[in-house]
Amino acid sequence: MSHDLGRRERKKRDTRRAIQAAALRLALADGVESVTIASITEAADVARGTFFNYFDGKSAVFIPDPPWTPGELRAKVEARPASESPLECARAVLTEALDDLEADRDLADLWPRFFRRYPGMTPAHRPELEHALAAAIARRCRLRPDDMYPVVFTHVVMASFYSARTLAATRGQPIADVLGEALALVADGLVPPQS
Amino acid sequence: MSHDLGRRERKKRDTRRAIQAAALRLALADGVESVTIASITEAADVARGTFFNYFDGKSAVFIPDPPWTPGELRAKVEARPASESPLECARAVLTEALDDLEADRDLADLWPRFFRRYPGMTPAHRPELEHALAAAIARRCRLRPDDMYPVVFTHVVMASFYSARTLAATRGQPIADVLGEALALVADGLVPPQS
DNA sequence: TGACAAAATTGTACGAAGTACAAGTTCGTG
DNA sequence: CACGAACTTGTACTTCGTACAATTTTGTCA
Repeated sequence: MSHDLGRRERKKRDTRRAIQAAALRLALADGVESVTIASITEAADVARGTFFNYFDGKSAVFIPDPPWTPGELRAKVEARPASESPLECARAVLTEALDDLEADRDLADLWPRFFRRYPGMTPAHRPELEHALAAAIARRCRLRPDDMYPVVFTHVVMASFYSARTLAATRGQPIADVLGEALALVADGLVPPQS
Repeated sequence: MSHDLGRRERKKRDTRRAIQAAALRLALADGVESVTIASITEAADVARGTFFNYFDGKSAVFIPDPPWTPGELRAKVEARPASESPLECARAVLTEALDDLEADRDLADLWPRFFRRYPGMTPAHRPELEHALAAAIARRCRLRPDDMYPVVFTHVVMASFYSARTLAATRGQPIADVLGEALALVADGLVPPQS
C-alpha cells in the first residue's frame, strides 16, 4: 500500500519534506529566531516562490502534517464498535493516531527534538481535524455536527489531548497514558481528587 | 472607584483605546484585510512607533483587553464559597466576567460588530488568564498548579467557554446560558444525549 | 514656579515577510 | 513526440516588525 502515487506526487511529497527538514535542522542548529525563509530555501535548494507553493507562511513550516486526512479520521471513528462510549472511542482513535506519526525517517527524528527545544510551538489547534472529529461523533450519536453535544465534546477532548501532551512533556510519561488519565477525569465529570 | 489613575495613566489608556477603536472602525468600513498599520496610525493620529508601544503587532490590536487581571481573577475565584464544586465556581466566575466586559462606550459598541463580521478572529487562547485560573483552582483544591487535575480542568473549562461562544453566536442565545448547558454536559461526564 | 529625571512620542532606516505576476521548466497523456 | 497542465523560478513591490536616536511630555522635588 505504498506507491499508489505517480512520480509527480512523490516529488511533491519529497520537496515538501525536504523544505520542512531543512527548516527544522536550521532551527535546531542556529535557533528558531534566526531562521529565515531565505535560509530555508537556500538549504533546501529551491526558489523562494516554491516555499510559498508548499506552505502558507513561515509559521506553517513548523507544524507537522497530521497523520490522517479528515476522511481517514472519520473512517477510524466509524470502525470502532458501536458499544463504545464516545469518550472511549475518541481515546482509542487518538491513541492510534499517536502511533502513526510521521512516515519519513528524517522528520520522525527531527520533530521530537524540535518540540522538546521549543515547547511553546506545539500547535494548539487543528480546525480541519477537529471539525472532522465533530462530524464523526455526531454521526455516531445520530446528532447534527453543529448540535451542542458534538461541538462541546470535540473541544473538550482536544483540550484534554493538548493538556496530556503538555503534562507528558514535563514528566517523562508516554502521551497515551496521560491522555487516558485525563479523559478518565473528564468521564468522572471533573470531580476533584481528594488531596 | 474610578479615578485612582494619574493623568499619565489615563492618557495611556485613552491612546490605547483610540488606536483600537480606529483599527476596528477601519476594519468594519473597508474590510480587515485592507487595514494596515499605516492606515490605523493615520486615523488615530499617532506615529507608527506609538502603535508598537501599545501593541505587540498588528494582530494584537484585534484582541479585546480582558476584563480582569490575573490577580483579580484569582481574587474572584477565592471569593466563591468553599462548598461550590470547581465546575460551578468556574461557571459563576466566567459568567460574572461576561458582564464586566468593556467599560469604554466606543469599544463596547465596536467589538460585537467586529466579531460578528469576522467570527474566525475571536481569540482562542489567553495563556495568562488560563494560567491564573489553573493556579486559583489548584489552591482551592489544595493541589499544585502543574498537577494533572488543575491543568486538565482549566483547559476543559476554557474549551467549553469557547464552544459556548461559538454556539451562542450561531444561535441567538446569550453566552452565559449556553456556557451553563455546556458545563452541565461536562459535569455529567460527557454522556451523549439520547437522540 | 523652575529645573531635573523618567517616560512616552516621533522619525528614520533596514531586514524580512508576504503577494503578484510573467517567463521558463517538468510532467503526464494521448 | 507533441501538447496542455502543473510546478518552479525570478523579479518587483507593499507591509510588517525592530532598532535607535532625537524630541516632547509628564511627574516630582527643591
